[in-house]
Amino acid sequence: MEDVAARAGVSRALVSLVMRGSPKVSDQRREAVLAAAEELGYRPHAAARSLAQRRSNTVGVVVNDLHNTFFADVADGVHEHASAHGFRLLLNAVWRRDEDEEEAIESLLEHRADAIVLLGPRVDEAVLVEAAASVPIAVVGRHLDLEDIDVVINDDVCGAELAVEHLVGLGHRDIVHVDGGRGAGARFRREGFERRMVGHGLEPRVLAADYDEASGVNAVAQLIEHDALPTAIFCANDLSAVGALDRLEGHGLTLPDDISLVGYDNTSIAGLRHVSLTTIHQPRREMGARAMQMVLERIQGSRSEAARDVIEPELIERSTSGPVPTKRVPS
Amino acid sequence: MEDVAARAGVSRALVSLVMRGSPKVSDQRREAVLAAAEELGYRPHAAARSLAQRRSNTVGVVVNDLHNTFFADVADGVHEHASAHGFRLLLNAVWRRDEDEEEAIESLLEHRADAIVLLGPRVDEAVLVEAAASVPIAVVGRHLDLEDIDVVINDDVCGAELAVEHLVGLGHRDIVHVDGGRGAGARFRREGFERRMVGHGLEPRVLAADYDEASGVNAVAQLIEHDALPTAIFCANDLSAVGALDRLEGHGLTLPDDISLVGYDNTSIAGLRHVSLTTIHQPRREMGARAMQMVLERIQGSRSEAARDVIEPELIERSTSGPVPTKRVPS
DNA sequence: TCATTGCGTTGGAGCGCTCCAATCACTACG
DNA sequence: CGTAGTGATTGGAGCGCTCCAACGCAATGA
Repeated sequence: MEDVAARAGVSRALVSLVMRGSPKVSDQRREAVLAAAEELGYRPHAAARSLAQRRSNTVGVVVNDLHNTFFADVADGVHEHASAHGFRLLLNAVWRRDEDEEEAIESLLEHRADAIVLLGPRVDEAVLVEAAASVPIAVVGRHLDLEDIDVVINDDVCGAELAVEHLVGLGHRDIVHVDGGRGAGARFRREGFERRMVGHGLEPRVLAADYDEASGVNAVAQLIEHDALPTAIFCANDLSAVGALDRLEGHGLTLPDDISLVGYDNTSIAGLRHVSLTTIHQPRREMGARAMQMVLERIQGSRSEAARDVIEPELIERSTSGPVPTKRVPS
Repeated sequence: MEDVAARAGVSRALVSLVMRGSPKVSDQRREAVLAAAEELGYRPHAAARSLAQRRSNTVGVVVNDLHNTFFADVADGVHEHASAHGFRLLLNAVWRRDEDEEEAIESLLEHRADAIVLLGPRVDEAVLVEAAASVPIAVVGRHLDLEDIDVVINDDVCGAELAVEHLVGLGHRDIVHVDGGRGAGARFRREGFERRMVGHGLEPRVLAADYDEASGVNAVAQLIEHDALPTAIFCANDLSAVGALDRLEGHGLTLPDDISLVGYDNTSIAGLRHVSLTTIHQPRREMGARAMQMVLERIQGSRSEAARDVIEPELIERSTSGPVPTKRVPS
């Protein structure tokens, strides 16, 4: 910087102003500085800048599972909104262990990120609360009710209700829910399912399972074994729905003629023609953008109470759901 | 830091040593410092550290497409190897435009990343060369031959040959390759296909396509239309294979009885039971780890010539490939 | 006894930048 | 003509840390 200043015949402070694009620099000097910087291959030093500026213009993002395209999409939204406001992202992907997540948060704090956005964190609430003491924090995809922590969630209850409504509208009355165990939001999806079924005077059958493919396979296998196949199945997520789909077809059933199937999340898999799963969509990018917006407000100090954004999901009708069969295929 | 030093009754320099885990500190002092730090909630300032230290202990990673689980896996490998060696990752996901990629690289340079690993970059070679002048650079998944740039690639030619060998071994002689257009490595996959087919004295039929689902659908549709279905299809990637699969089944064919299908990449989709695609696997995590290892060697100065690592792919046999049908189903 | 070694410790300079108050050049006004 | 006002420019302090040369102190050997 010193060199650039010398070469351009100005002071270091002026170079600093130019590099930050300040308006109060004469065009003449600005050009001289830019030219000198170019010739010398000068590149501002981000660490020095954030040290002097006492802010990093950086938002930390902790992604619980990079392989989950759901979070990749959300991260996408965060990124977009962040860069639109001049913030850079410090992405911290994490796998497996909770302690990795704690470590990731700690590291972001050491980097003095101006805010932290967590996608589907599993870490202990206490850790979040402690971190929130020193920096604005927003969480996506985990139902949390903590002071000082902003939250963006999907209305899982509503999503499940949409699924039930859709199926009931098609004439189904015997519907089984393959639940998501301890998975994020699974509890609420089950709740929504049960509530809506009862609301229609129907019996809510629920099968314990998990958020993976094998769960779907097992659940259906179990139904077949007990000769208890319903006319429609609502799986807690797309992955288990794909498992269910496989097992159903393996049993010789055709969808949606013999049985209907609805998933949750609208992952890219659901959209494959070969799968073409009716499912519940969450506006992922938008959720990311909202989370970013929340911490932005905190950074700018325009809000100090915790915010909680509940996003409305949407049903995407594809080809695994249809009218209830008039004559049941023997199972 | 000042405060911690005062509270522990030592100098700032000593606190610095403790925070960096230096061995040359008496246990007594160390404990006093750690206690003081704990009580005061002291957290070292990463930016200040890297400024003073003149190295960031950070490796920048530019992921071309976060949604591509392929790269997510590679990033995983990079991460693992990096943290095993005390490096942190600065992940920079990029979407769509080339200029985003340039910007990401520039930003990493400003952050003085100690090295940069690029996953499937599309950016102009000149940009890479220029960046390589100031920091070690490794590239994964792009066939590049530049001085000062390390490269990890999958042996696409070999992968394609594996596919051909597999199919020929099953008795197939009429095989069509649905190619990957301008996609990464597609040229080599086609090359491997052609070479091996010719080697077996067979005619290599190739259909121009791309790395997406629609391409696979279209390619097969075209074959059906011209009544030119082969006994086996080798798609340039899994996504187009899934498209092909859909269209084939839509045409009433059963796999692998009527026709065989092989993909490339072994993405998670290929592993779904409902898909169960025979495909070519690349050791993604390992590729990431290797790339990290390469820049590590550069950082440590133990190597100065460009390295080029060609990884051997592997065939994963699932249920879309089988013996050539004895009697062809009318198409 | 004194020089020697070596470990643990310390003060101070400096990393590259931004911020602030002060200064400067210049115009506008009474 | 002096003075206030305006906008561009500058020097210097300081951000929080690490590095280095130097120091204190006990143990060692002559």
